[in-house]
Amino acid sequence: MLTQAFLANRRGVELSLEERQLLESAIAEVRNVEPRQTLIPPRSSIAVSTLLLDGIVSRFIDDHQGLRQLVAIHVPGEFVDLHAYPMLELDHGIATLTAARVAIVPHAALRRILDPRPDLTRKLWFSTLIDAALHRTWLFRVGRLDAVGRVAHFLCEMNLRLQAIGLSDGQTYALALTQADIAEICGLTTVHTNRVLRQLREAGLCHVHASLVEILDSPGLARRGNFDPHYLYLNVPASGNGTNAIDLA
Amino acid sequence: MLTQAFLANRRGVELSLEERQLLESAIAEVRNVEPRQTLIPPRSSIAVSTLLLDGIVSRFIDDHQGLRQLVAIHVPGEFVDLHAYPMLELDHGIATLTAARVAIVPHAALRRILDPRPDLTRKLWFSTLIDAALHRTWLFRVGRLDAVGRVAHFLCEMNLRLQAIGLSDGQTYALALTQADIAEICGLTTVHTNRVLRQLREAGLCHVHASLVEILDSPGLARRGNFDPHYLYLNVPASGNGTNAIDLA
DNA sequence: CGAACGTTTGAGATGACTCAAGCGTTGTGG
DNA sequence: CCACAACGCTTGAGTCATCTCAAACGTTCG
Repeated sequence: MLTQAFLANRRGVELSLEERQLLESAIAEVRNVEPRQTLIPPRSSIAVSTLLLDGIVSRFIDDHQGLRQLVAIHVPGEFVDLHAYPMLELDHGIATLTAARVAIVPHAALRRILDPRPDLTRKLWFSTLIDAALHRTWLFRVGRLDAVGRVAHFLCEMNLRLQAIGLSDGQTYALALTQADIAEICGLTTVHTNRVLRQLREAGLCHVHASLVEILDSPGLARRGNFDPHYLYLNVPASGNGTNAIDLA
Repeated sequence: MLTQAFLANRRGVELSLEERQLLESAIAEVRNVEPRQTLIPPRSSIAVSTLLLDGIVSRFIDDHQGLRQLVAIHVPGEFVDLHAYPMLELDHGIATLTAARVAIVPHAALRRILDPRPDLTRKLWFSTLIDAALHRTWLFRVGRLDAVGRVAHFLCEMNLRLQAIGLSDGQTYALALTQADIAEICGLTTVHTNRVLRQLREAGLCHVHASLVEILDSPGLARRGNFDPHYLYLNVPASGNGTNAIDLA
């Protein structure tokens, strides 16, 4: 089922089987995309949204010298640009980081299934607001944390997000990103990101090597990154492995 | 009319008179709030949302040492925490910066008027997504701009947002924020914010004194802050005064 | 084998921070 | 009406985190 991972494990919204089938009926096409492709250039108006089935996709804003800030990344099961449905036009660009598989959902079809269903509408609305919550936390991250904290925080976030869809066991996960990608996420330079990863390794907190992330000290990493999983709106947010580190402060 | 400024001048969404009346019918109460009050503490679940009628309100995330990052600020006419309607629970806190007047809208009433009206629902959805677009741009700001650029960018944003509701003439506006507030917005320290404001003054770009902002060189300020107003989704985004500075890069 | 790409390391520059003190304004109570 | 406390703004000196520029190294893939 293509929508299986959509809103999986999210607090307070449970999609019924019927709602999932309805959503799937709105899918016009499934498409494979190469890594490092721009799916939607900045400022474009589009009539479809894409549900990410596999791979990692980024949303970005470039400055006028081409320096890029990633403002979000998406993992499988997430609606990448559902924002465009009410907004008609996007203020940012969307690009694949890895190879990806996406389901195309035309807004007309979305409208057809959502108009008679306020409950389902509210659930999709909710899913776009999770993105907003992520934005806020990313803002906190780059605004208030130092370089080591930012990377630590990001690695904690990815661990939980991937765990929610079965792509992390809570300790180890494949993060198909380069150090340059992490730099664009955390508002750092590539060089400094490399040094930060070494510091995390030497501190015994985690080990990142060739896109494999191994978390050695989960509570320590969470503490270093000031990480509080509440904003992810996951069920059982800090599932037993001690990632709920904030409360001891 | 209490909802007069709501979604004023926003591209693509025009509220009909009837829709405004319907919205007003959902208002349970109008309340005055003192400056520097916490309206909603972080992580609380609430059953009402608040439409801001007057004043400035912030949304914030604190780290575990109490350092605060503002993740949004709201000007009159905006729905401060409509996010809580689909989300049930907020991941951040809300506090007044200035004295404020707010209209309280219970979620039950909102549900009653929105359920039969997919179009109006989509417009409110849109209004929460503007917040998300702001978040993204703030993320770009703190992630990719230097201190002077961040403050310049912020002052450009406030100029346009206040202009859209008639609180700026495009050159001069009252910004009832302290330098400490601006610091918490831009991810800087108070001391450095002070120095940055002096630099902007000495560069002849703008003059900030006792919460009065006077923009002396609008295109220059926009250029320095890498400011592109597209993300505000305003009609006539760069209204004739040369704020559309990005294209010359 | 060589090109392309990602990672690693070094040395030096600099932007922003910290700590500290002084100044100006406002509001309040003696 | 003055004195003083509270608050916000301003400035200085020294430190530190991160950036810039540069080069080398390892891997993958054609």
